[in-house]
Amino acid sequence: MQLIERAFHHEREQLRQCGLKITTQRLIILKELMNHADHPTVHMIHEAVKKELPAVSVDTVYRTLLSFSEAGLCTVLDGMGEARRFDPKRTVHHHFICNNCGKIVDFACTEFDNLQLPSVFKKGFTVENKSVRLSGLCPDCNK
Amino acid sequence: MQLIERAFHHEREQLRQCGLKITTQRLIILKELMNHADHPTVHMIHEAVKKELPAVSVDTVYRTLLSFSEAGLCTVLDGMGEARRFDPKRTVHHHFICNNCGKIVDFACTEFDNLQLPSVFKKGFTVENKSVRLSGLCPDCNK
DNA sequence: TTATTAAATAGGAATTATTCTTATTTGTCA
DNA sequence: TGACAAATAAGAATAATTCCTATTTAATAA
Ligand SMILES: [Mn+2]
Ligand SMILES: [Mn+2]
Ligand SMILES: [Zn+2]
Ligand SMILES: [Zn+2]
Repeated sequence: MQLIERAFHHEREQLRQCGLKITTQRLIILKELMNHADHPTVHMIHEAVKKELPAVSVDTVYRTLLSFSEAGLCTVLDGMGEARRFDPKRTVHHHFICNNCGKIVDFACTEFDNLQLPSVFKKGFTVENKSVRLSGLCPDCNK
Repeated sequence: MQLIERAFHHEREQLRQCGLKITTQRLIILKELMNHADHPTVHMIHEAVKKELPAVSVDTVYRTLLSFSEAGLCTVLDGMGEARRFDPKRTVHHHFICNNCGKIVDFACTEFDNLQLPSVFKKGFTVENKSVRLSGLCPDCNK
Protein backbone atom coordinates (compact mmCIF):
# COMPACT_ATOMS: atom_id res chain seq x y z
CA MET A 1 0.00 0.00 0.00
CA GLN A 2 3.03 2.24 -0.18
CA LEU A 3 2.38 2.72 -3.86
CA ILE A 4 -1.11 3.94 -3.17
CA GLU A 5 0.22 6.11 -0.40
CA ARG A 6 2.65 7.88 -2.68
CA ALA A 7 0.64 8.20 -5.87
CA PHE A 8 -2.96 9.22 -6.48
CA HIS A 9 -2.35 12.75 -5.22
CA HIS A 10 -4.90 14.17 -7.60
CA GLU A 11 -7.54 11.53 -6.92
CA ARG A 12 -7.01 11.85 -3.20
CA GLU A 13 -7.56 15.57 -3.41
CA GLN A 14 -10.73 15.18 -5.45
CA LEU A 15 -12.23 12.76 -2.96
CA ARG A 16 -11.29 14.98 -0.08
CA GLN A 17 -12.93 18.00 -1.70
CA CYS A 18 -16.13 16.01 -2.09
CA GLY A 19 -16.06 14.83 1.49
CA LEU A 20 -15.78 11.21 0.38
CA LYS A 21 -13.84 8.83 2.58
CA ILE A 22 -10.56 7.89 0.90
CA THR A 23 -10.33 4.18 0.13
CA THR A 24 -8.05 2.21 -2.14
CA GLN A 25 -11.04 1.16 -4.22
CA ARG A 26 -12.21 4.71 -4.72
CA LEU A 27 -8.78 5.98 -5.69
CA ILE A 28 -8.33 3.31 -8.33
CA ILE A 29 -11.88 3.52 -9.63
CA LEU A 30 -11.59 7.29 -9.92
CA LYS A 31 -8.34 7.06 -11.83
CA GLU A 32 -9.78 4.46 -14.20
CA LEU A 33 -12.90 6.49 -14.80
CA MET A 34 -10.90 9.57 -15.70
CA ASN A 35 -8.85 7.49 -18.15
CA HIS A 36 -11.92 6.50 -20.13
CA ALA A 37 -13.10 9.18 -22.50
CA ASP A 38 -15.58 6.75 -24.04
CA HIS A 39 -18.43 6.73 -21.53
CA PRO A 40 -17.57 3.43 -19.87
CA THR A 41 -20.01 1.02 -18.27
CA VAL A 42 -19.69 -0.39 -14.77
CA HIS A 43 -18.48 -3.60 -16.33
CA MET A 44 -15.68 -1.85 -18.22
CA ILE A 45 -14.46 -0.06 -15.13
CA HIS A 46 -14.77 -3.22 -13.08
CA GLU A 47 -12.59 -5.14 -15.54
CA ALA A 48 -9.98 -2.41 -15.56
CA VAL A 49 -9.89 -2.04 -11.79
CA LYS A 50 -9.58 -5.79 -11.24
CA LYS A 51 -6.13 -5.65 -12.83
CA GLU A 52 -4.88 -3.61 -9.92
CA LEU A 53 -7.28 -4.86 -7.29
CA PRO A 54 -8.38 -8.40 -8.21
CA ALA A 55 -10.88 -8.79 -5.37
CA VAL A 56 -12.91 -5.67 -6.02
CA SER A 57 -16.61 -6.43 -6.23
CA VAL A 58 -18.98 -5.30 -8.91
CA ASP A 59 -21.21 -3.87 -6.23
CA THR A 60 -18.43 -1.62 -5.03
CA VAL A 61 -17.86 -0.32 -8.54
CA TYR A 62 -21.56 0.44 -8.88
CA ARG A 63 -21.80 2.09 -5.50
CA THR A 64 -18.65 4.07 -6.03
CA LEU A 65 -19.51 5.36 -9.49
CA LEU A 66 -22.97 6.36 -8.30
CA SER A 67 -21.49 8.22 -5.35
CA PHE A 68 -19.06 9.94 -7.71
CA SER A 69 -21.98 11.11 -9.80
CA GLU A 70 -23.83 12.36 -6.73
CA ALA A 71 -20.69 14.21 -5.71
CA GLY A 72 -20.43 15.80 -9.14
CA LEU A 73 -17.23 13.99 -10.14
CA CYS A 74 -18.97 12.51 -13.18
CA THR A 75 -22.39 12.16 -14.74
CA VAL A 76 -24.56 9.15 -15.50
CA LEU A 77 -26.06 8.50 -18.90
CA ASP A 78 -29.01 6.36 -18.16
CA GLY A 79 -30.63 4.11 -20.56
CA MET A 80 -30.26 3.56 -24.24
CA GLY A 81 -31.84 0.25 -23.33
CA GLU A 82 -28.38 -0.92 -22.40
CA ALA A 83 -26.15 -0.63 -19.41
CA ARG A 84 -25.73 2.65 -17.65
CA ARG A 85 -22.75 4.67 -18.87
CA PHE A 86 -20.59 7.04 -16.86
CA ASP A 87 -19.16 10.25 -18.21
CA PRO A 88 -16.04 11.80 -16.68
CA LYS A 89 -16.26 14.91 -18.88
CA ARG A 90 -17.16 17.76 -16.57
CA THR A 91 -17.94 20.54 -19.02
CA VAL A 92 -21.41 21.07 -20.47
CA HIS A 93 -21.93 18.98 -23.57
CA HIS A 94 -24.42 16.74 -25.34
CA HIS A 95 -24.53 13.28 -26.88
CA PHE A 96 -25.16 11.50 -30.13
CA ILE A 97 -25.88 7.79 -29.66
CA CYS A 98 -25.46 5.31 -32.49
CA ASN A 99 -28.49 3.05 -32.69
CA ASN A 100 -26.39 0.31 -34.24
CA CYS A 101 -23.10 0.07 -32.32
CA GLY A 102 -24.00 2.07 -29.23
CA LYS A 103 -21.12 4.48 -29.63
CA ILE A 104 -21.61 7.80 -27.86
CA VAL A 105 -20.23 10.97 -29.43
CA ASP A 106 -19.87 14.20 -27.49
CA PHE A 107 -20.73 17.52 -29.03
CA ALA A 108 -21.27 21.10 -28.00
CA CYS A 109 -24.36 23.13 -28.81
CA THR A 110 -24.15 26.65 -27.42
CA GLU A 111 -27.31 27.83 -29.14
CA PHE A 112 -29.21 25.18 -27.25
CA ASP A 113 -27.45 25.92 -23.99
CA ASN A 114 -28.64 29.49 -24.31
CA LEU A 115 -32.29 28.63 -24.96
CA GLN A 116 -34.80 29.54 -22.27
CA LEU A 117 -36.75 26.70 -20.76
CA PRO A 118 -40.45 26.57 -21.67
CA SER A 119 -42.48 28.54 -19.14
CA VAL A 120 -44.20 25.38 -17.84
CA PHE A 121 -41.05 24.69 -15.87
CA LYS A 122 -40.77 28.11 -14.28
CA LYS A 123 -42.99 27.15 -11.36
CA GLY A 124 -43.10 23.98 -9.30
CA PHE A 125 -40.43 22.09 -11.19
CA THR A 126 -36.74 21.94 -10.36
CA VAL A 127 -34.84 21.35 -13.57
CA GLU A 128 -31.49 19.83 -12.66
CA ASN A 129 -30.37 18.79 -16.09
CA LYS A 130 -31.04 19.98 -19.60
CA SER A 131 -29.53 18.26 -22.60
CA VAL A 132 -29.88 17.42 -26.25
CA ARG A 133 -29.88 13.83 -27.30
CA LEU A 134 -29.33 12.83 -30.90
CA SER A 135 -29.55 9.30 -32.17
CA GLY A 136 -29.05 7.60 -35.50
CA LEU A 137 -26.15 5.99 -37.29
CA CYS A 138 -22.50 6.87 -36.81
CA PRO A 139 -20.15 7.09 -39.81
CA ASP A 140 -18.79 3.58 -39.17
CA CYS A 141 -22.25 2.04 -39.11
CA ASN A 142 -23.29 4.05 -42.16
CA LYS A 143 -21.21 1.55 -44.21
CA MET B 1 -63.99 -13.28 -31.94
CA GLN B 2 -67.03 -11.60 -33.37
CA LEU B 3 -66.41 -8.67 -31.10
CA ILE B 4 -62.95 -8.22 -32.48
CA GLU B 5 -64.32 -8.63 -35.97
CA ARG B 6 -66.76 -5.78 -35.54
CA ALA B 7 -64.76 -3.30 -33.51
CA PHE B 8 -61.18 -2.11 -33.85
CA HIS B 9 -61.83 -0.47 -37.21
CA HIS B 10 -59.29 2.22 -36.53
CA GLU B 11 -56.62 -0.14 -35.17
CA ARG B 12 -57.14 -2.51 -38.05
CA GLU B 13 -56.64 0.31 -40.50
CA GLN B 14 -53.46 1.46 -38.80
CA LEU B 15 -51.94 -2.00 -38.88
CA ARG B 16 -52.90 -2.43 -42.51
CA GLN B 17 -51.28 0.87 -43.47
CA CYS B 18 -48.07 -0.27 -41.82
CA GLY B 19 -48.12 -3.61 -43.54
CA LEU B 20 -48.39 -5.44 -40.22
CA LYS B 21 -50.32 -8.69 -40.11
CA ILE B 22 -53.58 -8.21 -38.26
CA THR B 23 -53.81 -10.33 -35.12
CA THR B 24 -56.06 -10.16 -32.10
CA GLN B 25 -53.06 -9.46 -29.90
CA ARG B 26 -51.92 -6.55 -32.01
CA LEU B 27 -55.35 -4.97 -32.18
CA ILE B 28 -55.77 -5.04 -28.43
CA ILE B 29 -52.22 -3.95 -27.66
CA LEU B 30 -52.53 -1.06 -30.08
CA LYS B 31 -55.78 0.10 -28.54
CA GLU B 32 -54.32 -0.09 -25.04
CA LEU B 33 -51.20 1.77 -26.04
CA MET B 34 -53.22 4.61 -27.53
CA ASN B 35 -55.26 4.82 -24.33
CA HIS B 36 -52.19 5.50 -22.23
CA ALA B 37 -51.03 9.09 -22.40
CA ASP B 38 -48.53 8.42 -19.63
CA HIS B 39 -45.68 6.64 -21.42
CA PRO B 40 -46.52 3.11 -20.31
CA THR B 41 -44.05 0.29 -19.77
CA VAL B 42 -44.37 -3.16 -21.29
CA HIS B 43 -45.57 -4.36 -17.93
CA MET B 44 -48.37 -1.79 -17.77
CA ILE B 45 -49.60 -2.68 -21.23
CA HIS B 46 -49.30 -6.38 -20.49
CA GLU B 47 -51.46 -6.04 -17.39
CA ALA B 48 -54.09 -4.07 -19.27
CA VAL B 49 -54.18 -6.43 -22.22
CA LYS B 50 -54.48 -9.50 -19.99
CA LYS B 51 -57.92 -8.30 -18.92
CA GLU B 52 -59.19 -8.89 -22.43
CA LEU B 53 -56.80 -11.62 -23.46
CA PRO B 54 -55.66 -13.48 -20.35
CA ALA B 55 -53.16 -15.74 -22.10
CA VAL B 56 -51.14 -13.06 -23.84
CA SER B 57 -47.44 -13.46 -23.15
CA VAL B 58 -45.07 -10.76 -22.05
CA ASP B 59 -42.86 -11.61 -24.96
CA THR B 60 -45.66 -10.85 -27.39
CA VAL B 61 -46.21 -7.46 -25.79
CA TYR B 62 -42.52 -6.67 -26.09
CA ARG B 63 -42.30 -7.86 -29.67
CA THR B 64 -45.46 -6.07 -30.65
CA LEU B 65 -44.60 -2.73 -29.08
CA LEU B 66 -41.16 -2.84 -30.66
CA SER B 67 -42.63 -3.57 -34.06
CA PHE B 68 -45.07 -0.70 -33.57
CA SER B 69 -42.16 1.61 -32.90
CA GLU B 70 -40.33 0.36 -35.98
CA ALA B 71 -43.46 0.96 -37.99
CA GLY B 72 -43.75 4.48 -36.64
CA LEU B 73 -46.93 3.89 -34.64
CA CYS B 74 -45.19 4.96 -31.45
CA THR B 75 -41.77 5.81 -30.10
CA VAL B 76 -39.59 4.22 -27.47
CA LEU B 77 -38.09 6.13 -24.58
CA ASP B 78 -35.13 4.09 -23.63
CA GLY B 79 -33.45 4.24 -20.35
CA MET B 80 -33.84 6.36 -17.30
CA GLY B 81 -32.22 3.31 -15.70
CA GLU B 82 -35.67 1.82 -15.51
CA ALA B 83 -37.91 -0.09 -17.83
CA ARG B 84 -38.36 1.06 -21.37
CA ARG B 85 -41.36 3.35 -21.90
CA PHE B 86 -43.52 3.63 -24.99
CA ASP B 87 -44.98 6.87 -26.25
CA PRO B 88 -48.10 6.89 -28.41
CA LYS B 89 -47.92 10.64 -29.02
CA ARG B 90 -47.04 11.09 -32.66
CA THR B 91 -46.28 14.79 -32.87
CA VAL B 92 -42.83 16.20 -32.21
CA HIS B 93 -42.29 16.86 -28.53
CA HIS B 94 -39.78 16.52 -25.72
CA HIS B 95 -39.63 15.13 -22.22
CA PHE B 96 -39.02 16.12 -18.65
CA ILE B 97 -38.27 13.14 -16.38
CA CYS B 98 -38.68 13.32 -12.63
CA ASN B 99 -35.64 11.87 -10.91
CA ASN B 100 -37.70 10.97 -7.90
CA CYS B 101 -40.99 9.44 -9.07
CA GLY B 102 -40.13 8.71 -12.68
CA LYS B 103 -43.02 10.70 -14.07
CA ILE B 104 -42.54 11.86 -17.66
CA VAL B 105 -43.95 15.21 -18.74
CA ASP B 106 -44.33 16.16 -22.41
CA PHE B 107 -43.48 19.62 -23.62
CA ALA B 108 -42.95 21.48 -26.85
CA CYS B 109 -39.87 23.51 -27.70
CA THR B 110 -40.11 25.05 -31.14
CA GLU B 111 -36.97 27.13 -30.75
CA PHE B 112 -35.05 23.93 -30.27
CA ASP B 113 -36.81 22.17 -33.11
CA ASN B 114 -35.65 24.96 -35.39
CA LEU B 115 -32.00 24.82 -34.33
CA GLN B 116 -29.47 23.64 -36.88
CA LEU B 117 -27.49 20.55 -35.97
CA PRO B 118 -23.82 21.12 -35.25
CA SER B 119 -21.80 20.78 -38.42
CA VAL B 120 -20.06 17.63 -37.17
CA PHE B 121 -23.19 15.73 -38.11
CA LYS B 122 -23.47 17.06 -41.63
CA LYS B 123 -21.24 14.36 -43.05
CA GLY B 124 -21.12 10.64 -42.31
CA PHE B 125 -23.78 10.61 -39.64
CA THR B 126 -27.45 9.88 -40.12
CA VAL B 127 -29.37 11.68 -37.40
CA GLU B 128 -32.71 9.94 -36.99
CA ASN B 129 -33.82 11.59 -33.81
CA LYS B 130 -33.18 14.87 -32.11
CA SER B 131 -34.68 15.74 -28.76
CA VAL B 132 -34.33 17.69 -25.57
CA ARG B 133 -34.30 15.85 -22.31
CA LEU B 134 -34.86 17.64 -19.04
CA SER B 135 -34.62 16.00 -15.65
CA GLY B 136 -35.12 17.09 -12.10
CA LEU B 137 -38.02 17.17 -9.68
CA CYS B 138 -41.66 17.45 -10.61
CA PRO B 139 -44.03 19.67 -8.60
CA ASP B 140 -45.36 16.71 -6.61
CA CYS B 141 -41.89 15.61 -5.60
CA ASN B 142 -40.86 19.16 -4.81
CA LYS B 143 -42.98 18.80 -1.63
C1' DT C 1 -0.45 6.17 18.99
C1' DT C 2 -4.43 3.63 19.90
C1' DA C 3 -9.29 2.65 20.53
C1' DT C 4 -13.87 3.67 18.82
C1' DT C 5 -17.25 3.79 15.49
C1' DA C 6 -19.65 4.68 11.38
C1' DA C 7 -18.89 3.83 6.71
C1' DA C 8 -17.23 0.89 3.08
C1' DT C 9 -16.47 -3.55 1.16
C1' DA C 10 -16.71 -8.63 -0.65
C1' DG C 11 -19.29 -12.20 -1.94
C1' DG C 12 -23.10 -14.04 -3.26
C1' DA C 13 -28.10 -14.14 -3.54
C1' DA C 14 -32.16 -11.81 -5.26
C1' DT C 15 -34.64 -8.95 -8.41
C1' DT C 16 -36.04 -7.17 -12.70
C1' DA C 17 -36.05 -6.17 -17.56
C1' DT C 18 -35.30 -8.16 -21.75
C1' DT C 19 -34.29 -11.77 -25.09
C1' DC C 20 -34.20 -16.43 -26.73
C1' DT C 21 -35.92 -21.21 -27.88
C1' DT C 22 -39.24 -24.33 -29.47
C1' DA C 23 -43.51 -26.23 -30.42
C1' DT C 24 -47.96 -24.67 -31.85
C1' DT C 25 -51.30 -21.61 -33.92
C1' DT C 26 -52.90 -18.22 -37.14
C1' DG C 27 -53.19 -14.79 -40.98
C1' DT C 28 -52.45 -14.01 -45.76
C1' DC C 29 -52.64 -14.94 -50.32
C1' DA C 30 -52.80 -17.81 -54.29
C1' DT D 1 -59.54 -24.05 -49.38
C1' DG D 2 -54.53 -25.10 -48.61
C1' DA D 3 -49.71 -23.92 -48.12
C1' DC D 4 -46.57 -21.40 -45.80
C1' DA D 5 -44.43 -17.69 -43.54
C1' DA D 6 -45.22 -15.10 -39.60
C1' DA D 7 -46.87 -14.66 -34.95
C1' DT D 8 -47.58 -16.57 -30.50
C1' DA D 9 -47.25 -18.91 -25.64
C1' DA D 10 -44.57 -20.67 -22.23
C1' DG D 11 -40.88 -20.81 -19.92
C1' DA D 12 -35.82 -20.81 -19.82
C1' DA D 13 -31.80 -17.93 -20.27
C1' DT D 14 -29.24 -13.68 -19.93
C1' DA D 15 -27.78 -9.38 -18.14
C1' DA D 16 -27.99 -5.22 -15.37
C1' DT D 17 -28.71 -3.71 -10.96
C1' DT D 18 -29.74 -4.02 -6.10
C1' DC D 19 -29.87 -6.20 -1.69
C1' DC D 20 -28.06 -8.77 2.42
C1' DT D 21 -24.75 -9.75 5.90
C1' DA D 22 -20.47 -10.57 7.95
C1' DT D 23 -16.04 -8.45 7.86
C1' DT D 24 -12.75 -4.78 7.16
C1' DT D 25 -11.17 -0.12 7.20
C1' DA D 26 -10.70 5.04 7.38
C1' DA D 27 -11.49 8.99 10.22
C1' DT D 28 -11.03 10.98 14.54
C1' DA D 29 -10.92 11.73 19.35
C1' DA D 30 -8.54 10.50 23.61
MN1 LIG E 1 -19.97 12.80 -22.83
MN1 LIG F 1 -44.18 11.93 -24.75
ZN1 LIG G 1 -22.29 3.01 -34.92
ZN1 LIG H 1 -41.83 13.34 -9.28
